[in-house]
Amino acid sequence: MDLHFNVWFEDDGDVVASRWRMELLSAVDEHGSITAGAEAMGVPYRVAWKRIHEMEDRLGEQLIVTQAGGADGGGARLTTAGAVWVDRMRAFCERADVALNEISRDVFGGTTVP
Amino acid sequence: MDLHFNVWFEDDGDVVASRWRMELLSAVDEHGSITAGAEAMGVPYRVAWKRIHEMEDRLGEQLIVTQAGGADGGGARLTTAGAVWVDRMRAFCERADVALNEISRDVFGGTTVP
DNA sequence: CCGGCGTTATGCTTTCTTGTCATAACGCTC
DNA sequence: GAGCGTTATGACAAGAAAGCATAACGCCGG
Repeated sequence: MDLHFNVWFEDDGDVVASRWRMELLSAVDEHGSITAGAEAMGVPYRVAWKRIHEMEDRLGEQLIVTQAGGADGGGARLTTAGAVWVDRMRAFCERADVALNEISRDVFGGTTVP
Repeated sequence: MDLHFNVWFEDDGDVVASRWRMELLSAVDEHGSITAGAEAMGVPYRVAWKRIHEMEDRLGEQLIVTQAGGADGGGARLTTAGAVWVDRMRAFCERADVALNEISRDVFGGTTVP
């Protein structure tokens, strides 16, 4: 039995940023395109695109710059604002992971639960 | 913008226990019936019933004892096993809440985010 | 003894979200 | 201008959630 957690920010009930979404953004930037990033995350392009635009709409700022067409067909990169979000969420999640695992050991005993 | 989190246990991809589910169990016990507990949690009876039985199936142990009929119509209470789960998850979540909020202040600065 | 009450338990249908498929448009290269 | 890999978006399907309906339970008061 495995312990999992998710952390997210809500604005008036709408999810604005979450652990998974930040990993998606990171994957997009790392692979250079939404297509490749989505595949790396195991979700179809359509879903990745929807999530990212949802975030941009709700945050009111652009997170990625995209280009359709061009020498390599096109691609997508993080904006500065997007990179800031990704960096902060990564830092947050790394520390949260450590903290929660420690609490889990404390409360539930071992790594697995009864 | 508010920070939220969820913690859950998975067994082979199936959610076995989560923060919300434990709050549901707690509400059922507190109000004495699935009906009242579900209403307190803002979900229809049908959903509450499904989730609880899902958990019991996956955990392989009974979490609540129910009674249909009787002086007061019937009701539901936590079993000892159910109470243990609720207590542990509550302890876990309380400590997690403190830890995550501290990390959030640390990483994002104030209580709200850019 | 029997109908009434509030509960559990469960099937069926409708609604809504989420995932999937298909297609247009872009801009460079050959 | 055809071909390519990409973004962008509409239309549809699948699945989950919600809502509705109904049976059964066990005590009570008449």
